[in-house]
Amino acid sequence: MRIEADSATPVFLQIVEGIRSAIASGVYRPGEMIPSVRQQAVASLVNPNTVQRAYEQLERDGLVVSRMGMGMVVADDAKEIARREIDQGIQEIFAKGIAMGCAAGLSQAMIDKLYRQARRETRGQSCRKMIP
Amino acid sequence: MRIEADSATPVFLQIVEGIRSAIASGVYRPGEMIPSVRQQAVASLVNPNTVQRAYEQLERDGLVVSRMGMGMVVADDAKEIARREIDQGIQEIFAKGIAMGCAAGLSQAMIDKLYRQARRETRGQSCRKMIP
DNA sequence: CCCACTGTACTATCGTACTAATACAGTAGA
DNA sequence: TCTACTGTATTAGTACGATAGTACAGTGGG
Repeated sequence: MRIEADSATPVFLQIVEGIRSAIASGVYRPGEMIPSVRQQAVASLVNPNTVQRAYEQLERDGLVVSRMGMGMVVADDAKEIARREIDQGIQEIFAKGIAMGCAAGLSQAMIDKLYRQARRETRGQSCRKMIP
Repeated sequence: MRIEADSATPVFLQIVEGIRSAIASGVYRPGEMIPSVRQQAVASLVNPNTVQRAYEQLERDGLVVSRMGMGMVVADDAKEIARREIDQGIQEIFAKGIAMGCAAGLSQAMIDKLYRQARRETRGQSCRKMIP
């Protein structure tokens, strides 16, 4: 997982979103373990506490279950939960963009055009980019 | 302009975006004055320094020109600049949503569907909502 | 001129969010 | 049991947004 230290979104949230996406896309399957706090810390070049905070969030969301001394295991229904959260998150982001356009007096057609432009530019990168 | 103190976006940025939208939609026209730092402060129930910070940003963006002792006047080409900045901002927001969907393994069709859903929900509110 | 307005600058302070450092607690296997 | 791993808790440091107060500088009208 790629972490951008100078991003506007906090590191721990990048980790949350990264693992959530990995669960949604089937990289981590229910019953499997996600990397330990310290493993993920060295891999992401951040402090273990930052990873810990991300894992707390993931547990609150019901995506993983912590087993003291063992690790964090992906929950049974994690994939469905992840998909739902991601769908909702994307929809909220789109709503924000649409609201911004409305506030500036843009027509719905103009906003749709901006969406298509964004889609065209993203497609060229084959979805390789990480969540910013 | 409506300011949400408990929003995730800083107050000074809400002011920046609010005035930018007002310029883009023709509420403030080139040559006109925007509210003074102190007027805007009491209207938005915030500290004058916070407004000042927003106005500095607006001037850096070329939307307004400060006239010492007079006030802040909307620049001649402010409308075009505002429109361009807003277009770019919206496009980046959309790109972020699309990238998030790609990272989670969603198909382009599914992402498009989420966009249409967001559009449908926003339309019902007649664009009355403020930029969050 | 004088006063009331305008923008600008500076310091101090508070609260909050994020990250880091360290120490503590539980589990499994050699 | 000992060791090496796991998650958890506590504390501290840092950065940023916002507020407050004060002061300075320029403009225009009475």
